[in-house]
Amino acid sequence: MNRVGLTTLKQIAAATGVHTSTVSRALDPQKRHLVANDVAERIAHVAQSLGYQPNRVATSLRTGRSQLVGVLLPDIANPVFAPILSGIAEALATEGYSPIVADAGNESAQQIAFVDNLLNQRVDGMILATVSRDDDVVGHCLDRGLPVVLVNRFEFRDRVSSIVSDDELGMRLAVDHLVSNGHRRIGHVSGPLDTSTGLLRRDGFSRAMAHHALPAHIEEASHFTREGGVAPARALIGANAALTAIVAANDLLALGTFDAMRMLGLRCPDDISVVGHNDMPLVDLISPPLTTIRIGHREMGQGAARLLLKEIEARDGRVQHVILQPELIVRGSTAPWRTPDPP
Amino acid sequence: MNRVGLTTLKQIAAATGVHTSTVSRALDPQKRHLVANDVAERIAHVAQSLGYQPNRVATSLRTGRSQLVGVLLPDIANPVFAPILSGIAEALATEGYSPIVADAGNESAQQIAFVDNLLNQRVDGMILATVSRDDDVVGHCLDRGLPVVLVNRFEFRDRVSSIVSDDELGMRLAVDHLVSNGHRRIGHVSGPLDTSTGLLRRDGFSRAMAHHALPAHIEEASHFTREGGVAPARALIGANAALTAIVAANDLLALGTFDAMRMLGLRCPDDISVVGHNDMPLVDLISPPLTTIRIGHREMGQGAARLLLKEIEARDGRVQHVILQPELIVRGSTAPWRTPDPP
DNA sequence: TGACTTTTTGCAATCGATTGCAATATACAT
DNA sequence: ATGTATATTGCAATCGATTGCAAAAAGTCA
Repeated sequence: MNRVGLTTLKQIAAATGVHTSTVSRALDPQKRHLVANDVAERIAHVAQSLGYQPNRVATSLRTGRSQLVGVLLPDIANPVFAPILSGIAEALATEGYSPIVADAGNESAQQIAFVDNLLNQRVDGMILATVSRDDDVVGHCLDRGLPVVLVNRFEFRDRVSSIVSDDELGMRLAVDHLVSNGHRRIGHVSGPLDTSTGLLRRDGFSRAMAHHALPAHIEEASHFTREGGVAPARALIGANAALTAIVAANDLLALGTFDAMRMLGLRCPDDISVVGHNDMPLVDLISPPLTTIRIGHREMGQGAARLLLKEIEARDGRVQHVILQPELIVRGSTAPWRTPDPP
Repeated sequence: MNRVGLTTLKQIAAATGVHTSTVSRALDPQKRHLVANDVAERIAHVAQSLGYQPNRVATSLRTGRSQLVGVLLPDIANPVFAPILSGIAEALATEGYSPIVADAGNESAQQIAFVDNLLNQRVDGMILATVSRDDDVVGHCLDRGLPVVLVNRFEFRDRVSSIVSDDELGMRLAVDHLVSNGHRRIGHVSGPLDTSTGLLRRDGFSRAMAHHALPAHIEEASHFTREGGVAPARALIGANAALTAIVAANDLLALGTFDAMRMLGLRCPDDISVVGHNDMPLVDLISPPLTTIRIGHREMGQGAARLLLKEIEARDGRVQHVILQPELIVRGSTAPWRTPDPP
């Protein structure tokens, strides 16, 4: 049953007295020149007045292109994904594509189930924000000839394009900021090390500390969540290294660090300075306002969509890694370190 | 060109020596009984081993059902939509449906363009989080026979089902909380009055104040954003009504109210108590932690998806309005009102 | 064995748009 | 007028799954 009032090629053909193939050609800018000018104009006019819009499903079946892109997120509720998704949706829309969003969690098996589902919808490509290192989801897509782009995280193999923030630079900015404010004993609450962000930020932290010839104290969180940050932060603080600052691998972990400090009766930044990562919404409003590393998430989403569209068009499997420059945002959670015993 | 390795009915038919129609029936639980048992089993086995998954595009073209649902959001970046979208995606996934998300903004013309696009994708239904009062988007969908459900906001006509929070109750909770803490001079930063949330919350505020025989001071914000809250908050404070508390129509407006107070050198809750609405993520961490009205956004999204799926199945146009109970969350932005001159 | 059910299977059309190929029409040259 | 090139148009197959109808096969009963 045809949906109410939706015009088909056949109707236009009937109304103009030509064959559907002629109508199809007349309405396709690429093929319009194959049709006599007056006829094409007549067809365009009728199509216009009937409000004709091509049925994408039929087009998709015939051509194999659906104008749909799958977007796999590990957790929609995580505030960093909203601007990424927004950027993706925007960039896709300008090229006539639409995103199908899947909140696929962190388990590989479930992610693959979602990919298969999207594959059945015949999406033209996939944007993954989910990958952990050496993920099998990427291979799964690639095996099936599906273009893939990674966003926010990337894998340590050169199979597909990606767009991420310069995590190493971000950590250097954070550490340099603290060091230039007199901090020397600095700890790091790292993210899960099976994600590129977790690993690269940890490495970036270590290298930045080494550069200043300082020892790196590190504890790993199991998840990028506020709750996940509490235990490692407590561990760092309790390790009697007398830390004066903590760099967290993302803002949520920084919030968990605040929680841990509160439990231990420590104050920020008076006792310990804290730096986050991401500059997600509202962290400027919490108390104290969070010093953090700003990442252009929206631009990241746009870039991911553009990379994917390019690959969909060209299908040359050309791998490209875009790295965005992060920016240090200084707020109230960091303060200069006063010498232990003021005069 | 067929995507690498994707099995079709025809291949299974060839492999089992039967006609595609038989394969189709054997794999459809509804029709399996029309096929001899042994044959059906053989087919199922082959289908399994070839990893057959029906091409949704073909099914969609033939049956007119795409298993896709359009979701129209006014602003993905707004934190309240993340949990709503998450709930929608989850509830849809359990029934084999997927959401196509459109960040459609607030302009009716653009929203309609997105609807048309989704219509071309032959979505089975639409979830709108965008409606303003007496919106033409709803009519546009209805005219085309597309099932629609409204989420978070609703329209003042009884055309389609909706799921919203009890805005009036929410405001009553807020006002009662303030009054029971000794506040008498209470203002309201309302949302745009062309949205149901804006209007209903304003009315709820007025009624709750009237119930206590108190005068209602109200200023309207042009948008539900932090920036949009500043001007009306300043206006309220400047109106020399000596307000002791402000109820904002949502959390972002409450944050704008904080901004305005900061500009004016006022402190919260010492000088003025503030109540928000939504309990979006992180408002428990800002300074002072925001007293607000919690809404089950995730449940709201799930409910919307379920309402829509029901309508898609039944197509009886039965209109249903679900109203969720909000909850008062008391935090640090509200405090008892001390008499102006303490002893 | 023949008549009649019931079960199982295949045929072919269909959804709507696209496209290679062939057919017709028109223009141009000789 | 004839031939050749070019511009238009139509035909029919195709993408993959579904489904009404008819044909074939199997089962039942007298």
